Amino acid sequence: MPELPEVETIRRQLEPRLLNAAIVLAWGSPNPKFTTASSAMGSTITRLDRRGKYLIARLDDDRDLIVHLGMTGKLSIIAAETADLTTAHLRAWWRLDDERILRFDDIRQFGRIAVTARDDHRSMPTLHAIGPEPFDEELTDLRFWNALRSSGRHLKTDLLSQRPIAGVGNIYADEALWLAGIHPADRTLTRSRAAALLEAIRSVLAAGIEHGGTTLRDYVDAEGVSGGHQHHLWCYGRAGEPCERCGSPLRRAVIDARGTTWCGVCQPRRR
DNA sequence: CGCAGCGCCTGAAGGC
DNA sequence: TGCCTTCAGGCGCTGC
Repeated sequence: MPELPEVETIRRQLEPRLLNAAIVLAWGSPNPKFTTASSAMGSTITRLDRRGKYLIARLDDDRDLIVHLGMTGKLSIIAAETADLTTAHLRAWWRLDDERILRFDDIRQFGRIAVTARDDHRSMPTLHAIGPEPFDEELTDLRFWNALRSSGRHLKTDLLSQRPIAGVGNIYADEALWLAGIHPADRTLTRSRAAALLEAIRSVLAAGIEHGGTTLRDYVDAEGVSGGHQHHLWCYGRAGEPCERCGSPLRRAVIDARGTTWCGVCQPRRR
C-alpha cells in the first residue's frame, strides 16, 4: 500500500528518466478512473512532483498528469519493443518519443489518474483539500496541534484523512502513534503530545524513505524492487508480538474500519 | 455544507 | 482437495 515513502521512492526513480520526455501516444483503460490518461498525448513532462501520496507530472502546456497508486498501482518504464501491452492489469500507458513506454498497472483498480489544468485539482477532492507536506517547515507544532485537536474524530482517522498532514496511511499512522505513545482512538491531545506525534511522523516517514518503502504485499518501486522498511516496523502487522518498548503483547482492533495495532501499555487511552 | 458510511476491486489465505 | 468466505484498505461518492 503505497504511502508517502513509497511514492517518494518512485518519484525519485522516475523523475530523471521522465524529464523532457514527450508523450507521443497515450492510452487509458475504459474505467473512468483511468481513461483520461490518454489526454496527456502531445505534452512534454517538465517536472515530476509529489504531493502526499499523489504523483504529479507537470506538463509543458500548463497541465498536470496526476497518478494515485491506490493499493496495488505500479508505475514502470520499459522499452517499447519488448512491451507487452496485453496484460490483464494494465490500466494506462504513455509512449515516449524515445522508444520507451511509461506504464501503469493496477490489479485492484483502487488507483486513479487525472489530467488537469495546472494546480486545478478539484476533480481529486482529497488532493484538492490536502494538508501540508510533513517536511514543510511551515508545518509547526502549533499548526499541527490546532488541526488535530478540534476535529472530534479519532486521532488516527484524522491523520488518514490527509487534512492535518499529507501522505500518512495505515502503516505509518500506526508506527507514528506507537513511537509517540499515543492511543489511536484518542480524540484530542495536549500540545506537547502533538509535537511528539509530528516528530514521530517525520521520523517514521524519513526512515521509510531511507529504506525505499515498505513491502508487505504488493508494493514494488519503479524498478520492480521491494522496499526494505518492513524489517524496521515497530508495530504495524505485529499484533500479538511483544512491544519493543515494554514487552507486553501488541493489541489489534478495527478502528473506523481500519485494522489498527498498538501497545495497550505504552499507548494508554487518555481521551 | 461537513462528514459518516458505503462501495469499489481482486488475489491470497483460512476454514470446513 | 476444492469451494466458499474473509480480509487487505485509500478514497470518491452519496445522503443525512
